Amino acid sequence: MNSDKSYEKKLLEFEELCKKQGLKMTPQRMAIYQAFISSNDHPSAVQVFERIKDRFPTISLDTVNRTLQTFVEMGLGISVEGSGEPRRFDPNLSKHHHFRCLRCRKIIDFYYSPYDELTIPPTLEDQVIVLTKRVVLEGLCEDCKNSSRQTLEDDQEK
Amino acid sequence: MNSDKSYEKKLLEFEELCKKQGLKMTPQRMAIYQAFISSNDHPSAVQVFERIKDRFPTISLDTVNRTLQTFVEMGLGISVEGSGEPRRFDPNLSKHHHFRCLRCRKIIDFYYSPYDELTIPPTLEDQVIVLTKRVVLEGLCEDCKNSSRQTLEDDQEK
DNA sequence: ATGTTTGCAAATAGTTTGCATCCAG
DNA sequence: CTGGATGCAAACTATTTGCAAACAT
Repeated sequence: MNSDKSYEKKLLEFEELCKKQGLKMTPQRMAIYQAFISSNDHPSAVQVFERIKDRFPTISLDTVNRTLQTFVEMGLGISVEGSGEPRRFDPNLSKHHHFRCLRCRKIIDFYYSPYDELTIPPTLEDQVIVLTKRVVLEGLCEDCKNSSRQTLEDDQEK
Repeated sequence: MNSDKSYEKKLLEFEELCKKQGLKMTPQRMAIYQAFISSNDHPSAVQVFERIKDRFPTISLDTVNRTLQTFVEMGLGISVEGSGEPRRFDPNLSKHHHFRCLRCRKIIDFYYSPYDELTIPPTLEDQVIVLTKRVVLEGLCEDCKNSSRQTLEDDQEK
């Protein structure tokens, strides 16, 4: 999709998007964005911070944290595992998959045989050892979808 | 599979398994196991702790934490999202999936169109709103599988 | 008896919040 | 100028570690 946009073009689009969303363009924000899109290792806030602070010694980890969150809200990145949330455990040992509510964090088990029969991509299978595979669906659970119709950020009713 | 074993039978099997693995049967361990297998909400250690401490006021959260980890190692439960690990971010906006190394925590992006076309289970689709779907493969990455052939726990070489 | 397990305390780590200052628009 | 952004400090949460006491075997 847009993964092969040139670096320069991405920076320009970033500036535009900030403007469009009423967000200010600060040197910190730009530095974080540059470090972020140059990462292919799914960095944590701390890792982004480490990469920036040589060039930008005054930057604080908070700013990096807040800015990365802002990027996710802007649609410039996604949040992947780990989630930053407490570890949770599941005593269900049978083959199953999870739906996770993005608002209330509830996890719903479900069973769906088509998901059990997923093949491992051949190119990956040559490189690594796959021990577990599961499908994770995320969204709004029954309660949360009924308790509000707004988007996740637009959460003033609850 | 074994999800419909009776409660009593599970407790007996638990005692056997502990014995077989040389683990002692303590009241705490049994109480935690009971609370654990009675949970269908993918509890965190704190949640299990809350459920136990009425009946078992002297139990400590550490014990719950350690014991749940032991259960995962024994194969009596799995660790699900959240992972307890720091939040990580991904600037890759194109459709892709993740392989995650259980040892070094590295996440590898991969592209595999069969995974992109997964259908949502109809029963689930009636209940919830699905916003994202992804396949998570976990195992050992190229480096880690080469650096040792033992199981994950049996890690003395590295 | 002996070695694991537990409970406590402290250390560590990540994240969030409040607030005064700063700066982009 | 003004509101959003930043940096710092503190609060908070989750987790881990060290160690002495307790207990299962």
